[in-house]
Parts: sequence; C-alpha cells; structure tokens
Amino acid sequence: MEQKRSDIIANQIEELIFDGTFSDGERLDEVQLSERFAVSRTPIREALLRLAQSGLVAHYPRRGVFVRQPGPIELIEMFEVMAELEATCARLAATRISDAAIDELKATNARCNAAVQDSDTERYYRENEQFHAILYRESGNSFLEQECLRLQRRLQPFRRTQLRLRGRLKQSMKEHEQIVSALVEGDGQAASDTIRSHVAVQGEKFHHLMSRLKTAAE
Amino acid sequence: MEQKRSDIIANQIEELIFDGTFSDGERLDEVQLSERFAVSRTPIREALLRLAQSGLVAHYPRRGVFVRQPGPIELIEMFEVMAELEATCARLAATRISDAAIDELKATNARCNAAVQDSDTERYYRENEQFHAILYRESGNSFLEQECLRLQRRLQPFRRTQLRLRGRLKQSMKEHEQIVSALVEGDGQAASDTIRSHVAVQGEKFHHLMSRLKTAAE
DNA sequence: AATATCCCTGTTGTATACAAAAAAGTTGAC
DNA sequence: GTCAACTTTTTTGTATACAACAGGGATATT
Repeated sequence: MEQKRSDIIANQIEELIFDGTFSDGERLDEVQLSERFAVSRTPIREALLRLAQSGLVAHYPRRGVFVRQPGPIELIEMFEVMAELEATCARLAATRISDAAIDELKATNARCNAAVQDSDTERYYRENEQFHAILYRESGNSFLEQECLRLQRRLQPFRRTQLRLRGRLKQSMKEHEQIVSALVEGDGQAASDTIRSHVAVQGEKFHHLMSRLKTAAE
Repeated sequence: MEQKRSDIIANQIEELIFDGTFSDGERLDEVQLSERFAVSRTPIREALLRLAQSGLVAHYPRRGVFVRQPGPIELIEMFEVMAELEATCARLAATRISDAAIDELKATNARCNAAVQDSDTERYYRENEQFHAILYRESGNSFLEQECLRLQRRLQPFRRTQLRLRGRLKQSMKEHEQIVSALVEGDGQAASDTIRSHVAVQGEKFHHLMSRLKTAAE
C-alpha cells in the first residue's frame, strides 16, 4: 500500500502550513508549488483538493486555494467536538477495554512521565497523543477511532500550545491517571466526564488559547 | 460560489452508487466514466479522489478505485457515532436553542405527520432529515453541525431503509415529539438520551438492517 | 502437464497543451 | 486627477499526450 506522490505532497504542504511557512489567508499558487516540489501542476492540484476536503485550505472555484486557519470560534467548536468524541470513546471503552490495553495505557503514561522528567517535550507530545489514540482504539468502534484520529491530527498544533500552559502538564498527567482508574473500575460515566473536561477548552485554558492565537497572528 | 464540474460529477457518481447502478466491490473505470459523462479523465479523477476521501470508494494506488459499501459492522459503528453526535447536539441545543427554532421543529414535525397521512414517503424522508438538521444547527456549534450533516448524508440510504420497518414511522414521530418536549423544558439529559436511542441501531432495528443488507447483496 | 518467464495490453499517474475566466494594467473620457 | 471601459496577462479548469506499472496470457523449459 504505497502512497501516491500527490499524497506525499499533501502531507508536506500540510506541514508547511502547520510550521507557519504558509500563513493564514495566503494564496497557494499551483505553479509556484509545482516548481518547489519539482513536479507538474497535476499532483499539486490533487494534493490541494485533498487539503480543501480536510478543511485546511479553502478552495474558491476559478480563484484559487487559500490557507484557512480556524478562527477562535471555530477552534473552540472543534475542541468541543473533540471532547465529546473522546468522551464517547471513554464511555464505550469502559465496558470494552482489554486488560492488555489497560497495561498499554499505564505504560504510555509512565513514558509520558519520563519525558516530563527529561524535559523532552517532543516525546511528551508523542506519548500523550499515543495515550489518546489507545483510548480511541479501545472504544471498539473503528469508525469512531478513525474520526477521532482525523480530528486529533487537525487539532494537533493547537493541542500542543495548550500544553505549554504553566502547570498544565502536571494537571494533565493527573487526569490521565484518573481516566485509567475509571476504566479499571468500569465506570464509564467518570471516565467520560474526566476526559471531556481534560480535552475541552474552558476556564484558564480558554484565555491561554486566545492569547496564543493573537501572538500567532502577528 | 459555483461548483466545478468535478464536484457535480462526484455527486452524480455518488448517486449512481446509492441507487445501485454501481454495486459493492465494482471497479470504477476512469475511461468508461469519462465517456459516460462526456468529459476527459481529469475531472473524473478529481471526483473519484473526493469520493475516496469521503469513504464511499476505496482507492488502491495504481490499481483503481472500487465501490466500497460499508459492511454490517461498519454500518453499526457509523450509526453508533451518528447517535452520539446527535445526542451531543441535543444536549447542547437544550440550553442554546431559540424559540423560533422550537417552532421550526414543531412545524417540521407537523409536515412530517402530514406526509405520513398522504403516504408521501419521499416527502417524509425530507422532512425527517430537516428535523434532524435543525437540531444540528441549534447545537450552536457550526463545526459539529457540518460533521453531522456529512455523516447524515453518508448514512442517508440506510436510514431510509430503517424507516421502512413496520410501525417504525409512528414510533419515530413520537420520539420526535419527546425530543421537542425535552428541549422546551431545557432538559438536556432527556433530549440527549431520547435522540441517542432514536438514532442508534438496536433491538428490532438491528435485525431489520441486517436482513436489508442481505437482500441488497443479492 | 505444470510452472516460470517474458511480452503484450490495459490502466493509472504525471506532464504538457489548450481554453476560459478572473485579475491587473492601460488608455481614454470627463 | 479620477473613474470607467478595454486590453493584456495571469491563473485556473479541462483535454490530451506520454510514461510507468500491473495483470494476463502465451511460450518455452523441465
């Protein structure tokens, strides 16, 4: 299952948007991109169409594609949906999760903690995402899992800034442990509620996200 | 905001899959399609790529695209997610819905009933979908609304067969009214629970869906 | 007869060529 | 000098041409 060139290009353009090379509202010129990637316009167009479908760029027919970063309102909305989807995963997982997966969660949490000790933020992000990914899988619903992974990927850059909030790391780790405990006890309601507030943007997290958006816009 | 030719073609191909012209597993030949629609392969390819992203066809690189109807397990999974998304909509709507929207829901329900009286199933389907669409909108979360509409569209053909279950129409209408009542009283929990079981595939609905799938496969 | 290799055909993926529409630039009128 | 209409240029959307790969079948070898 090798991927096409246009798929690779789509991921690379996505990366360029995430790391700020292409900023919000900027027009993505097909010819320029085709020169940059040393291919013809065809695979570039296919890549851009894919990104347009995922919502990362807006495609105005006969006018071009433009980078489309979510504004504050849309971001809150997306986090709200993410929180609900993950809450559903947790609730379902509470009755469906396997013992092996519980161990996996604990091990991932341990690696998270280790990363915090080593101040290895990059590794922390990875392990944190892994923790959530395990939950998606243990929902026992592959479709739900895929949807969660899709949205997680889309929110990834913003979730990362969220974790930079002072003291958030420790709090986040504690919540992870609460989630695992709830799952062990099969308490779907508790697991669900905990992860919902774990993911949702509210209180101090809200203000932090807003200020992050402002500085990113300059 | 006019749409491109490839968008129109994508919708038409989608229709052809829904109405059974192209059956599950069938390979969609780019040249044949380009002849059928009297265009070149380019817009056909763009349409197929879009359908592949939405999950309606599977795209195996260098081998072609194949119609990919969800199997029983995936269908149940999709309905489970749909039920959860709609439950979330209802819970949020309970605190956010406007009086005007309540009236809209009641009016739509009335038209639903009228359609039942006239045995106008097509109109019933439309009004039913409209009822749910209003709920999505009144969640006050545009992103959630879009996700719901996307999944609703994908499940549309299967939801319709669901409603053919004997006595299901009357039961469905009663549930609609219960949902409206719960919203009027601002009882998010009740609205949420009611719509979850309204949408979910369980009990008798499960067997009905299974038998439908079997006959459709022949 | 069975199997492996090679060639041929068909199909996808990519590049290029062309058409149509929008944006930009220029000229002219007031 | 400003604004409007026309022309030029740029850019997207579509068609066609070409290249690379996969699949099938024929042939040859064991």
